[in-house]
Amino acid sequence: MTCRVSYSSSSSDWDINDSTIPRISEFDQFSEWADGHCRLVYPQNSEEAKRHSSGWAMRNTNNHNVHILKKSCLGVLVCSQRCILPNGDRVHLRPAICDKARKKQQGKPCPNRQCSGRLEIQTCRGHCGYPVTHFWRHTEYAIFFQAKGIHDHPRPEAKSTSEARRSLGSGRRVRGLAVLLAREAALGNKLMSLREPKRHCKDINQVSRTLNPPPLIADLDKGYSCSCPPFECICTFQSVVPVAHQQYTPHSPSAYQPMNQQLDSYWTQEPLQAQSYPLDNMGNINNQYDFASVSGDLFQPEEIFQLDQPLRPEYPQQSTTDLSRSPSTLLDLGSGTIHREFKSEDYWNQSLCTLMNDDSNNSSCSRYNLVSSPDVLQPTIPHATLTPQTDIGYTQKYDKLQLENYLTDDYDNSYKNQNNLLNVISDTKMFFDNTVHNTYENFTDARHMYKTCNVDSKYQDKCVELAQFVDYTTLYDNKNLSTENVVTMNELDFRINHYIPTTTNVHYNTEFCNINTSSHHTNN
DNA sequence: AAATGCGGGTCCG
DNA sequence: CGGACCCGCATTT
Repeated sequence: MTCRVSYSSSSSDWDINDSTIPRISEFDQFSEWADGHCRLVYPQNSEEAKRHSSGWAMRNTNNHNVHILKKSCLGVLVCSQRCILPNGDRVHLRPAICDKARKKQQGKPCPNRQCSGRLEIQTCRGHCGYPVTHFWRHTEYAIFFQAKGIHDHPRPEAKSTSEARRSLGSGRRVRGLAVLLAREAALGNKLMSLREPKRHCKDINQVSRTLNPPPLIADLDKGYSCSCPPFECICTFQSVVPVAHQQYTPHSPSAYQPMNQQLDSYWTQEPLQAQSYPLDNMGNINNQYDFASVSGDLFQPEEIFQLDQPLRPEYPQQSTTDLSRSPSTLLDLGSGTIHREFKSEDYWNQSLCTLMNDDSNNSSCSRYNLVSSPDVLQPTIPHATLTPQTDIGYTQKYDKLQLENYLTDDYDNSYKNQNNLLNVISDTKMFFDNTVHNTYENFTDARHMYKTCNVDSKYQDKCVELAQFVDYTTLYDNKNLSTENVVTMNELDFRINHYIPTTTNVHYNTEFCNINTSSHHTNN
């Protein structure tokens, strides 16, 4: 089986393996978390591009082509018990690139000091069951980047953080680093790590975004046979998994943002109660508090608490490391509370206002309650009404007509715009995720959604596509659920679809797994 | 010590 | 043959 990439873009069409690549003078902004099948063009003086850096843990892969640097994703380091940090977050540390160092990481005790789990690698299988790959190619005029696959795992901690942790090994005990470590201790996500048997893929002619768990063909001890990532394949087993027992992993690239901050404890000043909270057999989270530990050979969880002073929130506070792209968390050693830094607040005010106001609508940030504290912003899926169902779940009610109206919009445009907005959406999600402590697995099930809505099967892809929006539903806090704060997804989606990024060199493509197709790209 | 890049080599489909 | 991956080596951080 070979995964084939078919490019949908017509302008500036190029492939990293082309013998000649067009000269492109319009450059993209560096994308630290490039995800999905995309191509980017960076200027030659881009330091990050020159370093071939990425937020993902990418290791060099020999493709026997000196002209193209290939890297493959190492996944993320998670707790073997998938223990749950305070608000449903999970451990997701950065795997070392160095094989030796990575081996040392594995098997280490979970940074959750109350968890008996061990750190293990959750491998990336986002490209037809294989790790997502990045390609870098330098030309006379630019640096070309191409990614293949969609990460099926949460983001690892920021590179800067793991570097900071490493530097602790030198014996330094720097408060700023402790802050970083505390922050990383809070990292995690709520996504299920699903292990489903492989099935073969069906050829499809357009993108199919499913919410089914990615097949794991790399499991050596399991006879998996299918590796269709959500964007690329439709696997036959989709229909045989009882909905009630499915634990969907959101496969929208936007669905794997770090849900890693512990805002609640800060904003509510709830005390921490260290504990380990594995999932129950329904995938629900026994959500309690704990976070105050980190991993690493050189810095044991207990050491955090040996610092002489509690770390109080000081806004804004910035460590010596670049945290601008990732929200930071401060650990108050006195109360055991995680405090979130809001360095990106200005960005949020700006970008969200831009997003929401980009059309002629009279919407404003205020309608989203986008003020100086992050306890706001509650968009919903199309005309969906959310009602608290359990402590961690909601029922969903949809207006079928409205939903189908949405779904009958032009597919291509919808998809294109959706991809163009991935960063915006994901950032938005990140923001939202900081405000709640509910799990959201139940809300990423687009298939369940369209089944619930009894939507025609021809709209299923689009329904699934909506998963990224459904994710927002989890951003509701039971306590804060109130209709006056609800912004319908129609509004948000309208704005999304009218938001045209200024950088246009991003080319997302459809991809599908192809049985009996041998259309290898050559690297030479 | 780890990250990074290179390249020889093997395995598999 | 292409892709994934292992390994050792050299250099850089």
